[in-house]
Amino acid sequence: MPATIRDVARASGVHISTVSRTFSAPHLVNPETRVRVLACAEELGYRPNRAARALITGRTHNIGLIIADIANPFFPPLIKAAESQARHRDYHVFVADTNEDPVAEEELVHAMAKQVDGVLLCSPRMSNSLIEQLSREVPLVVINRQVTGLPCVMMDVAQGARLAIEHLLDLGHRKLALLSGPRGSWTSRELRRSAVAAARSGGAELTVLGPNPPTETGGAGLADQVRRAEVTAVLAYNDLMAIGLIEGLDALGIRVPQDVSVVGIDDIALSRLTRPKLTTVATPTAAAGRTAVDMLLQHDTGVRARGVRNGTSDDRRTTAQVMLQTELVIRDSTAPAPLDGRNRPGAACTDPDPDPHCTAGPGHPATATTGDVVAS
Amino acid sequence: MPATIRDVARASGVHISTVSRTFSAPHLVNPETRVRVLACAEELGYRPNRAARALITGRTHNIGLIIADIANPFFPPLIKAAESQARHRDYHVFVADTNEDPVAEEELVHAMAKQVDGVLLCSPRMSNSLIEQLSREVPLVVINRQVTGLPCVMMDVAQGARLAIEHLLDLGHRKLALLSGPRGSWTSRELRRSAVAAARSGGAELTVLGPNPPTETGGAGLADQVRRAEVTAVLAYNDLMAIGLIEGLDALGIRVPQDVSVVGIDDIALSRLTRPKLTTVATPTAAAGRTAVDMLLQHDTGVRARGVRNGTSDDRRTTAQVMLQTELVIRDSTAPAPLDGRNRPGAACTDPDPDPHCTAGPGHPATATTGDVVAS
DNA sequence: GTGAAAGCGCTAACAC
DNA sequence: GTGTTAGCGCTTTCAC
Repeated sequence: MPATIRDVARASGVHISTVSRTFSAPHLVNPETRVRVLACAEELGYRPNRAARALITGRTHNIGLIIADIANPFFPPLIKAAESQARHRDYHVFVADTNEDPVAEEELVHAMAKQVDGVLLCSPRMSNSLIEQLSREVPLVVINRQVTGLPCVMMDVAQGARLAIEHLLDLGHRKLALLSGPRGSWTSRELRRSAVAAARSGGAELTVLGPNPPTETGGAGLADQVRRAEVTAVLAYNDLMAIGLIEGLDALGIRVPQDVSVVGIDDIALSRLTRPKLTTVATPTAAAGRTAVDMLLQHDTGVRARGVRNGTSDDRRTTAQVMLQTELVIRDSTAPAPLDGRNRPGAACTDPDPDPHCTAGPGHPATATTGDVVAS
Repeated sequence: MPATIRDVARASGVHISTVSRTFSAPHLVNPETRVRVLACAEELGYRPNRAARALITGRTHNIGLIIADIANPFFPPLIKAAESQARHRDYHVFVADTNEDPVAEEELVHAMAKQVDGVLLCSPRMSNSLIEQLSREVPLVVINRQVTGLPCVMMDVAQGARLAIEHLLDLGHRKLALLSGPRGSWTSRELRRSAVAAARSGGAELTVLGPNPPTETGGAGLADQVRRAEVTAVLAYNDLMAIGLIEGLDALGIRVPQDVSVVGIDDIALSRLTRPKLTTVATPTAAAGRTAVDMLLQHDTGVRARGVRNGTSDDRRTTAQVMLQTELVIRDSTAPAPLDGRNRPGAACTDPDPDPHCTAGPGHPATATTGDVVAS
């Protein structure tokens, strides 16, 4: 029903290619014809079909952003930053939410593949090998995960976890718990690795509880386990779980921070609103969104049509991997360890579920840069 | 670089149309050839190009969802519900966030137009006439707004406001304030109209403060104005503003609900987490998301290609307008009016800014149904 | 059951 | 500066 380029051509008495030029290269067309064409287009309500255009040019000027859970307040700052950065470069961002479901994740990549020039995969739950496979279908930038051979933007949660644990050690805590995140989460794995190491080297005992859904409910449901573990301090996979845990503990009559200290991760806006205000590891989410867009668009010349098939195109995009720094924000949910019996460490660190299926190798890659620098 | 249908045809020794059928109408192709084709496709990593397919079929199997502010916790339940409903009908949802910016809103509709089969416009800030114009480019369902001639899903905030005001009147409040929402918001206008009427008919005085950004910061910034207005109760445009206001009042030493009662709108998850827990008008956001998807897909036969141009297609989609019910949830942020001087009503209702540019006419349309029924 | 041919709406050489 | 021509990757009549 909408008017096509042909309708406009007919109405303004020119060839369709002139109409095309009027929109995609106005300077190449006589000012007089241009105004006539524009007038007819306006009249007919004509709009270039971006999908058809993309079929030829190979550029949609859209970016896909796939998110594990749009309801998690961790993501909006990242989304907004990505949108704003994309907008500056004349791109639009389409967001999709997978509900933490790896299958939906894969489907969405396929659904988006040909409607966007690239996809930012944020906190993916699928396997590394699948990610690599999908990256052959559409350019991918991976956020919150390390996949060798692909551009990645990571936040240094390992460093954050170390800072958090050290903070707790400083406060005299010796029996700690870590609430781990979802299975398949690279972040959760990094976190666990680093927290275990930091606790061990500080001579503290650390119990890992999980995996868990990264939600408030997930945290609240762990209150009883935390009590039975007889720990005096807890590091949670994210702020949402930390806040849920505090609620849950409250319901059991356990006070934070007097009885138990709690540290979150992310520094979402909400963490400043709850009582007590949450001590947490701030992750640079906005910077991550911006950086990911930059990395995607960096080498995106988009020349896909025509002669390129013959192979002269330099496909060698430098796959940078960026590690963004985190920092500890101390607020009111942590306090000196109480002086009761709980605080004598017993057994060594307990880690029931090492979740090996999600990373490429131990530790950080040699290629990783530190800081939020990326060529733009 | 990715394999095309032609590559697969060549590899499997059949014509491209056979490959096409293998994917879009498998039953029409000989099982033996089918497996061969499928094998080659797998081998080459072939995936049908959905954009090219859509160019012919007229169906993308995608839905666009345009949201005023993805960081507002009001939206995620709506988004999730829409996604889940879409998924059941084999559709994907692409979300975009406009940052409350009408210009971005329009741009996004254009950007999405040909990549989706329809757009859900949620809480639009643009003008009615522009919405109507855009609806000629792509099928539109409008959420949280009434636009004559277009399918709309609305929440009965007018009723909610009345319930809220009556609740406050019952508690003895006679000097009230309304924190209005953003300019251009249909909801804000409905809210104001209804609140003013309810206050007047209850013999109370109501001061309208605004327009305001619908955020926590927006609410916090109004604390001083609220104090100077010497009111004993406040109805806020949404929960975020209500929570912000409570924070702001707290900073001024004004206690909620002892000194001032506060009512929000939306019943976001957060409203149960703050202290005091928020009294609020619950809006059926998930139902709205589901309903909007249903309405969009209802008549979506998607036949746009080929013969349809000759005009026999019955384009007469019944444009239902659905009004969903709201309800008052009483928690801890409202209490009986304090017995001090403030509570004697003085002047009549004050409404400094009637914001006329956003609605079609006064009151609810005759066509509006009540309840969440919509033919599916 | 499969191939041939036309064409969705548009852009990009290449002539003139 | 404008028209001609050839497709982008795919689906869909229509023959055979």
